[in-house]
Amino acid sequence: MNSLTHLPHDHDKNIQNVLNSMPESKKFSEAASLFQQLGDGTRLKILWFLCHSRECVSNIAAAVGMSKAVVSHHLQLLRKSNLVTSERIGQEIHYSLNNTREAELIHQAIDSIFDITCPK
Amino acid sequence: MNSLTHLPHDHDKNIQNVLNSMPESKKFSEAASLFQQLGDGTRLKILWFLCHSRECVSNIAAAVGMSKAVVSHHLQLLRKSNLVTSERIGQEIHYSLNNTREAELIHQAIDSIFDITCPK
DNA sequence: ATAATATTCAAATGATTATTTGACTGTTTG
DNA sequence: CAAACAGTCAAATAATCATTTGAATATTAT
Repeated sequence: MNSLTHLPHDHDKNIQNVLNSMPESKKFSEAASLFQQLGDGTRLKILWFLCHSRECVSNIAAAVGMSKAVVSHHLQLLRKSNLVTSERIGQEIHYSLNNTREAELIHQAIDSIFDITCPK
Repeated sequence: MNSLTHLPHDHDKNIQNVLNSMPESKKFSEAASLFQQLGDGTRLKILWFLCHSRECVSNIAAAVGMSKAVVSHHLQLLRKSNLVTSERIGQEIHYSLNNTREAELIHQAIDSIFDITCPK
């Protein structure tokens, strides 16, 4: 909660409530770093794929049409953001969407936006 | 729809359906550029603010604690992505969330993530 | 018209990030 | 143990992006 802030102009009678309910800057940074994972086309493609299948790196790379090194790199980023998890099975490492509330929200957001972008 | 693709390994019986329903790369780029707008902490803060109030640049700058030039710059980016609109009123320019399906989806996503990040 | 206010623009800088390449680690199979 | 396969890592390059600053534009008030 913030203390009373004074804005240069007075347009919105309810502005003080908005200012009071504004999260701290740190929260915005945290949330932004989550959304940032969706802000790259190749990573979004990988993430979309993992929303619909659990697969090894080679298969993901083949499915999205990118090199294994690039896919591996982006998978690390997604893993650091806790959006995906990995499990070694023999010589392969299988990746899947993480079972967290954040990952589920992202999953929903991706589904929603592709309903928009790709109307059937 | 894609034609038959062969993956190096065979893990998922349903994989062909997933591959067939995968959007084109262009769609991923478009969607990513939308999500990218949420990937910066300062821009997310501005966008959050505009989800809750319609205000002029000076007030937005004061509310989020940033310079007018920075806020103006980010507002241009948000406007180019069709997430916000602007209207001149006297010497001020008032910005608000755009009335589109994309903007509404983003609005929902922001609300959802802050329910997560900022549990009450 | 002049001054004051609100906003935008453009150039410069610094920071972050994606991609490529090849070498490296770990695992299974013969 | 050696060969083959799956994945990761690190260095280098290229590209993108945020921030700052001050000048420029547009509107209103005196």
